[in-house]
Amino acid sequence: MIESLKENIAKHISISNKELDDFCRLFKIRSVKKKDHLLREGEVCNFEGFVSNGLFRIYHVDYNGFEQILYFATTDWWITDIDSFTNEKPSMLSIEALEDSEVCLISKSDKDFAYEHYPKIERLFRIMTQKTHVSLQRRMIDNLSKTADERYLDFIDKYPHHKRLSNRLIAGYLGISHEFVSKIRKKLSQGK
Amino acid sequence: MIESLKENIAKHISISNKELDDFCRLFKIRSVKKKDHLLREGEVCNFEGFVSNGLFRIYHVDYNGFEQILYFATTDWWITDIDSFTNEKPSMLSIEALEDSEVCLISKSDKDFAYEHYPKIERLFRIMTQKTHVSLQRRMIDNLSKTADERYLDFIDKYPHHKRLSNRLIAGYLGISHEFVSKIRKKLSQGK
DNA sequence: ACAAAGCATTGAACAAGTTCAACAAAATTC
DNA sequence: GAATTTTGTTGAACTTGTTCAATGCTTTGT
Repeated sequence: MIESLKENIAKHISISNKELDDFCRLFKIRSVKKKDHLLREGEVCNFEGFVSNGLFRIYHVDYNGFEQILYFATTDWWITDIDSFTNEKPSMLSIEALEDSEVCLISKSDKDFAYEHYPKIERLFRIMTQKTHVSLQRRMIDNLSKTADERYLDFIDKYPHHKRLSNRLIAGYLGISHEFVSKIRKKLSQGK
Repeated sequence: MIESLKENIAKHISISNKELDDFCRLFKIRSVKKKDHLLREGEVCNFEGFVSNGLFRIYHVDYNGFEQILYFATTDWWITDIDSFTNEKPSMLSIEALEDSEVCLISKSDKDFAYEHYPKIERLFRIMTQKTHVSLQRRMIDNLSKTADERYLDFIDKYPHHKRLSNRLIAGYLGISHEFVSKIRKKLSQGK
């Protein structure tokens, strides 16, 4: 639904209805089945997307074959590999639907067109990039200073959608083994 | 020196000399003595800065009293707490000079003025924020998947300025104890 | 040049997290 | 709805990194 995209944009910047309509017309809606990939490592990411419904994981497979999850994108989040998208180079990341989902996608040329014609849009993306930057910074600090137990609790606390995620996915996000997630849960459910 | 600021900006965007001059006139030069703080946790960060000479650490003191170093900013880097600066709220971060240094500083109102009058500047900061975002993302993945030894080697490898840093500072960046840095060094110098 | 403070190194005991293997419980598939 | 695959749980042995304490080495300030 394009409506939720409009709402999301209006939350970040002030923009006229006309401009908002024009910009949103550049997006194409796409349904993605559970387990389908929007992007695979090695491909060039040719879209920036807004999740109008569903759930995705953005992840990287490390040299040991472990899947490190950078973040989960649920309804109302944006997804892309900025590096690959803006510099048109092969992606280190993959994006997979964890549930049947729907996204609004914009191509690089259409986004560049928007940057040239609607200065507000340049601001929109500056602000959004800043926000994700701030939260990444905070996560970086937390990862450096907190134990796995604390990070697990923080995660559960901060992301209501954790209930839709398996232990293995949570482990991939926290950077620990799934067995250890299991042990943390046990410890918490017992003596707390 | 304002010249190095101009060069740095020209590296990121194409901009007329006139606009570049006008924008750079908004900066004030400031010398900072070794061990002086440009920003202390709890203060609102009222500047964005470009390091024209010297070396800084940007860090956070965690709830155990440990200093987590987010990054080092040497000559040609930008420094600020974006969150505090843009949202005018108390900072979680501190910024300290590790050597006698010189920075070019711009205030929030002057930067907002620039955003309104020079659209190129909005682009400059979008691009810079994107770049730091990409490198933070990569560091996040590395921290999740690599051991301390590997991260130490990566760091030494990637940052030529590591020679100006004590073990304790490197430890603060890698998120490990300074004793362990010492042990890693020993291991590397011996059997490799 | 000296004292004081901070920095680096090392070892021993400990804590946090991994790995492997075995089994139970859900969820998918045909 | 039975069979197959994926997910979760638990224990034992192991690896990685921490903590604390002792010692010597550099800086720094005066």
